[in-house]
Amino acid sequence: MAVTIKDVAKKAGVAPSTVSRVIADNPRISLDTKKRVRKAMKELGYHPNINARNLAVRSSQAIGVIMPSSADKALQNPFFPEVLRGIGSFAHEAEYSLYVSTGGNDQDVYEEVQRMVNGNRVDGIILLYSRIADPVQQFLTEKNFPFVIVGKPSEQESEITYVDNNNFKASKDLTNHLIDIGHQHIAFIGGSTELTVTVDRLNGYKSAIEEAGLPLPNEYTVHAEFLKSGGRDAVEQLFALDEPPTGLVVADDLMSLGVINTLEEIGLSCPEDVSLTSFNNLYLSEITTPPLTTVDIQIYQLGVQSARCLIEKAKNKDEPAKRIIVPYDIKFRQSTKSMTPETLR
Amino acid sequence: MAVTIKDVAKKAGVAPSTVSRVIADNPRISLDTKKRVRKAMKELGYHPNINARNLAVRSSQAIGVIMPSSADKALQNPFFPEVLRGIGSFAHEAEYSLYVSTGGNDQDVYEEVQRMVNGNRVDGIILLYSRIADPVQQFLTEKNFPFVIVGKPSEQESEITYVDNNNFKASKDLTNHLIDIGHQHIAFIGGSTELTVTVDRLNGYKSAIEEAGLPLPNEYTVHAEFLKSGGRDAVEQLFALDEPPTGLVVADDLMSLGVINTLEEIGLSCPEDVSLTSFNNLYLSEITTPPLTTVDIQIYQLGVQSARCLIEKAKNKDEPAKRIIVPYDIKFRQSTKSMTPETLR
DNA sequence: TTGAAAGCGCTAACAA
DNA sequence: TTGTTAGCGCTTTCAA
Repeated sequence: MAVTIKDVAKKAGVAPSTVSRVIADNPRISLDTKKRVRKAMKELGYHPNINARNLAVRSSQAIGVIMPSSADKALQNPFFPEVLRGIGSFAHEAEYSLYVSTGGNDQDVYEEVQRMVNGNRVDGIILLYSRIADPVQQFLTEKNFPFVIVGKPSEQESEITYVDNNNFKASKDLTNHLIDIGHQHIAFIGGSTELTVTVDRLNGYKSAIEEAGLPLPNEYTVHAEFLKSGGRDAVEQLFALDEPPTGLVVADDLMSLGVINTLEEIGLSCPEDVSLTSFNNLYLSEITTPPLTTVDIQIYQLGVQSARCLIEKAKNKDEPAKRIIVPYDIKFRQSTKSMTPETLR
Repeated sequence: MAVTIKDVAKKAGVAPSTVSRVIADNPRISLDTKKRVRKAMKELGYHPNINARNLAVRSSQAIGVIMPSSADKALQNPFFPEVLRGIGSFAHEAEYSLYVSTGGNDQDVYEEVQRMVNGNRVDGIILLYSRIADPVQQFLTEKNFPFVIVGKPSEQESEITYVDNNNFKASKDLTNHLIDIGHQHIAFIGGSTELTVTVDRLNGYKSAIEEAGLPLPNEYTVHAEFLKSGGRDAVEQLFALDEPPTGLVVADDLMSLGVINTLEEIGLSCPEDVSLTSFNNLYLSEITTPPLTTVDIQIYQLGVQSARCLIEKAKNKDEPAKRIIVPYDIKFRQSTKSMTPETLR
């Protein structure tokens, strides 16, 4: 059996409660006894039992992190380890631990959340995705359990704390950049329209196009779950149009990789034939050919901020709902190119 | 306060211990009472308090997963979410939860492990990396705490349970493939030599080269932490040699991406000028230009198996140390090309 | 400034 | 087959 608070108490010649107070660094314990107790702890190699502590204080000093169900192949996106790193960093500072759920399907995820919440395993939850009519979100709201979303909630926006970028504006900026450098035919390639992030980016794109009075045919909006066979077809169709785009706004760097590849296959090259702009500034966007012009959404910061908000909320249930918008920064690289006069139609 | 076992007991007209037994599905409780108790649980919305349970049984039904310190930029590698998915899948089946550590630096990681172990937060630990003289590994060994490594331990190989691929052989196969299709000058680009995985892959490469009696100058072995400025220089130097390689064995798909990019920059193309083989078969290796010939190491399976081993070990401390070798499978794609007669030097 | 004692919610002998 | 009871290790009133 491990060494307990009692053993320490005995060794230091005090009561268990005193030891407990020393652990909590209670100011009403004399420095003298504190020292004595700490010495005893050291000598015995004492470490508090978290479970006992949690039971007594009805909390767990742990936060749950929910990834999207891995039916979404999107899980292979380096976005996730990166937010996790941000979350972990802040959590570590605050001496919180991370509980992670990586459910196989939506049902698994839901069950995991239930286990976390009902079993008192965590003090709060961070959702790493946001989609419309999410049962998990509903459950958490009903239970009035502390949670924050990385992304934007699709409903009850003002009652839910969330950390997001201004995806609408970022997307608009990207599109305007393409317009500025002479592109008139710009298409959008995004992921599932169930995800609010896709919707925001799509709308930003549309807004810029409309304001510029450029064509916005339905065919210019493509939703490819994730690039591969399906996405490939979509891109091929896009460039088989009578008026194929010369500029592209793609919702994710990993997707962009697939798009560039598909372009090559059909004999088009980036940026010579088509300029591509993208999102996330994953590490890999610097090492692709060509390196991508992409929005740095500061994934790590998204993680840090969400952890901060959650912990605040977990410590104080009355903490009001907040919205944190992490600034973005467009990285201009070689996947975009001005339309030269002769290529202008 | 949440509803407890006592409330259920009262409602069902039984003793708390009976309720406890029903939860554990103890066979010596009559089906009748079981039904009654379960009904009461439903009606009251009862959920067991994990902390209380853990305290009583001195276990936690949770496993700790340790990522490398994120000083290693390698954390952005999709390898991690993917193993995590595998681990999570098995853990979920077995009703275990996942505790994840994503330390900022080595010290953080070490502290996290201590917290997990000493605080009884987890029943066992999975290390997602293996490097020489790792203090974490030492700590775990000394404590005789259940753990398994994804990768190969650098010492005490026979006393530690680990899940790995035959990286030596895979690397040898890759190299031999390049030799078979006519390459005579083959170089190796790998990550940190502190990592056992790098060492194995390097040795496999060397073995093939030596057996074939091909040149193996020191300059043909490059260790680039991760491709970027540093890695770029390394690659440039490699191809500035009097006898530059025409074949490449690269230790990771993400690195390969960087290598291909650097090649383009210096006016070489893959696979026309240099054939490239790689490791991991990340999703992205299918959507690069060109798609990569790479070893599918079955990341997901690595995760599943490690979780299985760990849980066995956690349940039974006397479980002997095991070694699980997950089979690999080389995916031949377009990054390799036979040397044509005229290019043969 | 410290100690005694009563829980936190659950499990597991031991009895019955 | 079920109930009684004593913990698991820690926190936290209430007293001193």
